[in-house]
Amino acid sequence: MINQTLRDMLQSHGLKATFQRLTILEYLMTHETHPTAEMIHDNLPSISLATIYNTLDKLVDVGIVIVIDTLKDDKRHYDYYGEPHYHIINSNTSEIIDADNFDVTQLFEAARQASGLNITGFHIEVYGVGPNQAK
Amino acid sequence: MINQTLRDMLQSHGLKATFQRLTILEYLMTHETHPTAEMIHDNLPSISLATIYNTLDKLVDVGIVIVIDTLKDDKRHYDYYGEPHYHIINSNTSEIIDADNFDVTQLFEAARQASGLNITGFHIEVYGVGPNQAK
DNA sequence: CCCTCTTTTAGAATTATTCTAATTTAGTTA
DNA sequence: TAACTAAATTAGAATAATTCTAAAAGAGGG
Ligand SMILES: [Mn+2]
Ligand SMILES: [Mn+2]
Ligand SMILES: [Zn+2]
Ligand SMILES: [Zn+2]
Repeated sequence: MINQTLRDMLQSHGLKATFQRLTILEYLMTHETHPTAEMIHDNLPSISLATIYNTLDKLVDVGIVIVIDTLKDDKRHYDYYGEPHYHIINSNTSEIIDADNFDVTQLFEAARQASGLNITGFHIEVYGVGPNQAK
Repeated sequence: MINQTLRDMLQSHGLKATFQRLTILEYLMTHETHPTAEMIHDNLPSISLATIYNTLDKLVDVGIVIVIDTLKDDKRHYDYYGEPHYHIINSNTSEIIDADNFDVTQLFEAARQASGLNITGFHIEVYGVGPNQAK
């Protein structure tokens, strides 16, 4: 049994705790990178690429994982979403940096006021360049 | 001459003021929708799809236009970026709502502190659902 | 241990986007 | 205005990320 906590995490969202899901989720939780489906598949070659995509879709649906569209390539990057955080993308290197030093409370309240919707989530990507580097 | 202001806007960013660029830019400025390349092409059929893509890429490069990845479809949506603003996406309808009632100053400062980078831009997408509607 | 619904899978299909290479054009210069 | 040239446009082909299909396997409940 890979990990009872992961098993519970999946089942509490109504997902069966398959070997593939446990493996992919553990991979995302233990790696600082923000891999694409293909990168995950390269590291977990025994799991079919179709299952990598299916699993990521499910994990995103229930909110355990988020998608990052960097605009730096045309691939989706995935990220275990333990605690709310946002992403800073280095336009020179395409590196994706995690950051959590920003309170989204005001943003949620502003969005609720502007739209009248019940806010369920957010994506923030901030782009930057290294000192003395062109955009 | 379509509009001298648009012409200046392009030339000030080092872009030649072609008929196609002026037309596409005007289209984005005068439509509240957040169209895909294909939607723009449907409305401006005399401009080739390749040029639509090329032009949007250039306009995004210089910051006049931004890309919105809604996660609701697998197409990029484009938006004239006159004033800084963010997007609220209705998960039920996939509608994209413009909002500017949020000051990004603190976000920029937080991102600078977290990364050491010079911040050049940002994307914020907030997701929400209508009252009494499931996610 | 069954049963049933869900999940996995290989491979094919789709399609948004990119590429190519030939033609046209914007903006500059004389 | 005419000539020049680097940049832009274009049709169509190519690419490749993602989705689909339908058959086999597995998870979890009873
Ligand atoms: Mn985004
Ligand atoms: Mn694609
Ligand atoms: Zn992250
Ligand atoms: Zn907008």
